[in-house]
Amino acid sequence: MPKGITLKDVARHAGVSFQTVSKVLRDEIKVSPDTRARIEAAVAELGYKPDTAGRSLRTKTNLLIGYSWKPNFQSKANPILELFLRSIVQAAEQSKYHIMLFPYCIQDDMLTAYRDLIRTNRIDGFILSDLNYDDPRVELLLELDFPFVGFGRSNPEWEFFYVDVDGRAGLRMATSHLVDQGHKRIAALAWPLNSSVGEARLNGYLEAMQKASLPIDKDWILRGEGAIEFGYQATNTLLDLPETRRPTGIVTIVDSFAIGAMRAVTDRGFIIGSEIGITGFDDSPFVQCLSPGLTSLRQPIDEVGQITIKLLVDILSGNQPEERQIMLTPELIIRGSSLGFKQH
Amino acid sequence: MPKGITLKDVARHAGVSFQTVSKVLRDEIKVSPDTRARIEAAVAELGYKPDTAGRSLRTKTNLLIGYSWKPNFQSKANPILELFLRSIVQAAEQSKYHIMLFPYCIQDDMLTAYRDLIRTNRIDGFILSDLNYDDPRVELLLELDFPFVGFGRSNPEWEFFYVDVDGRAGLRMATSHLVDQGHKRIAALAWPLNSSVGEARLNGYLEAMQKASLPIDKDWILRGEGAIEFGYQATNTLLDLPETRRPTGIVTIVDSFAIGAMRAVTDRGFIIGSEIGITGFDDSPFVQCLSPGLTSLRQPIDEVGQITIKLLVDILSGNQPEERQIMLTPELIIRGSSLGFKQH
DNA sequence: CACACTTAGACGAACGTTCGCACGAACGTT
DNA sequence: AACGTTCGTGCGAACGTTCGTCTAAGTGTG
Repeated sequence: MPKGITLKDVARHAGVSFQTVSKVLRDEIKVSPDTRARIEAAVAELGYKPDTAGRSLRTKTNLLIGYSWKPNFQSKANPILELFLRSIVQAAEQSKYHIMLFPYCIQDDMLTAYRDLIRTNRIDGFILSDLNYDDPRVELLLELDFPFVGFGRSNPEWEFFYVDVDGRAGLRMATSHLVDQGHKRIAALAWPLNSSVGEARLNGYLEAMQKASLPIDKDWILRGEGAIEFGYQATNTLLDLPETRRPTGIVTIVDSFAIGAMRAVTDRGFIIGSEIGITGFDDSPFVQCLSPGLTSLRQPIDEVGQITIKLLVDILSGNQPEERQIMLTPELIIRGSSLGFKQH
Repeated sequence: MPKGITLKDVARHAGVSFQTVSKVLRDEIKVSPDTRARIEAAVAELGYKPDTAGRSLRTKTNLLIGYSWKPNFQSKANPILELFLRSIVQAAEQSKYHIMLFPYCIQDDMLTAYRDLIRTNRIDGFILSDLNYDDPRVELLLELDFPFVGFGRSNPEWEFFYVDVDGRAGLRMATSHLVDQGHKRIAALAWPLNSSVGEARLNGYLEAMQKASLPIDKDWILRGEGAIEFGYQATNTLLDLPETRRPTGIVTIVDSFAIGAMRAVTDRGFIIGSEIGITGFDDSPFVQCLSPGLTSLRQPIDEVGQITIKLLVDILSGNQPEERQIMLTPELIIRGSSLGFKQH
């Protein structure tokens, strides 16, 4: 109940020096069973908890991990942020760490903010989301030799720890699934070229098409930013193709594109599923409520979070993990949007 | 570039004692223009930033704010979490504060976790989301006299600082809007009784009905937890009512209920808008992509975040703000789901 | 020119912890 | 019985900051 119980209070209670208490609590020295018992009793009775600032001052660590992510605008909310946050917070807690938020906006002085954070010993390590090619954060942290783990990949030549979901395998699964349903002409809605995540996913589509020996029309691969609107417009473009070249299946690298696609398909009088098959990516919380439900790839977010934290905590405690890159596989959740195809 | 620039380094550079540097930087004492200039030059040249731990050890404050929210499951993701997080992080940054995440799960030992956080001087204040009646967090923080600001309300007899969006006014607006469209029989999908947020919103519905002199059938008010499924089932229950008692309008206190409702309406062969009008709450990022788009109430989240932080920072710096409770009004975004009603 | 009075800045101490070394007692070994 | 070796603790110092007191000049007054 009383605030500010320190090592000295515990020590007085247990009849030893406060330094001894400190060492016993951290298992740094062996003491007689008797004194250990006395110390533990005193700790329990007084409810002692070590003060963060004092510890931090000596050890330069403060059990705080920064989480850097790129906040999105209203229209393209991150469907997995909440899940990921919960996952890393819980995992961190088990190792006595906490998570500090640190959004990444594109500003000139953003990197100095990161520098300051590191220099003032505020945090012990970083977790970075939404990585891109030539990501300045990665560059900076590598240069400063500051511990961090990425969720996602950046430049292949940069050596750093990351966990990623195999989007390539994911789109292979989605594409093959459409192939299995009987689709021959399959289009893909992708991100611009500078997105490493997007390129990996698109490659999965290419591989699956090749494996099925299906030709790919150049006009079937459309790239865009934004969200639903792009999916809508791009799909209209696809449906404008002459019937012999018009795709019957559309894989997308993000759910919002798929939602736009579904809407365009419906607006043009086609029937989702039986005439045009569609798949998404992320299995956003709301895609199961579309009708028909959207077939989508669910990322094992909880697992990603746990592994990310485990990697970082291992690094921080000095045990360099062996695996620097960990790849997890998404799960294809099949719903109506890709089922019931009837060939003509 | 070199790590660990301390006050002493700056002092040596400027030819004064390090304590003087500290005081000058904090404007605690007046010094000659010359020494001040020398100090500032040294700070700039060396790139000095005060160490958090050292400061924290003395002052017991560490410019860290805990954010406590209730993480949801996959199916009922919080549509405004990302917006709110971005808002509070940015606002906090301007006052040199950072945000630490602290999820609130219902566990026995949860409160001791909060206690420990406070006792070890980890954070200076709390921001609490997802408040309920008899919220144990509020009770604890009031008892410990620890600074916090709530986003939302709890028991009226508890005196504490909070910012809230006037859900009552919101549902008044939504209900009146349906009345304006010509609806006479309007139902409401609400949360269980223990939700203070939910009750406030429901009261807005009741008030608007009363103001329009419309009777309320007991069977029109349905309460449930969960998300889309409840909206779906509840709406089916409503549509099962005999035609003379069957509602033509449905207001809901959260978008996910509305989505379930839209689906049920469609499945039962009714037409959304012209036969059954529906409104949601939150204006979740995806509701504009439903067809028809869902009329919904948008909360001024960014403003909420800024005000919340401002309140807390003011409290922490010793200036008790005058207004303890601040209420903001949501905005009704009208889309197809509530338009085009044709009376019989 | 002696006096109090302001001013600029120095200085020791403290916050709560961890680290490294010292030291006495008990122990086993020759 | 004399001698290293462990074992169980104590103790001074340090981390970087802020706080309160103190001093040595400079400033005005009679």
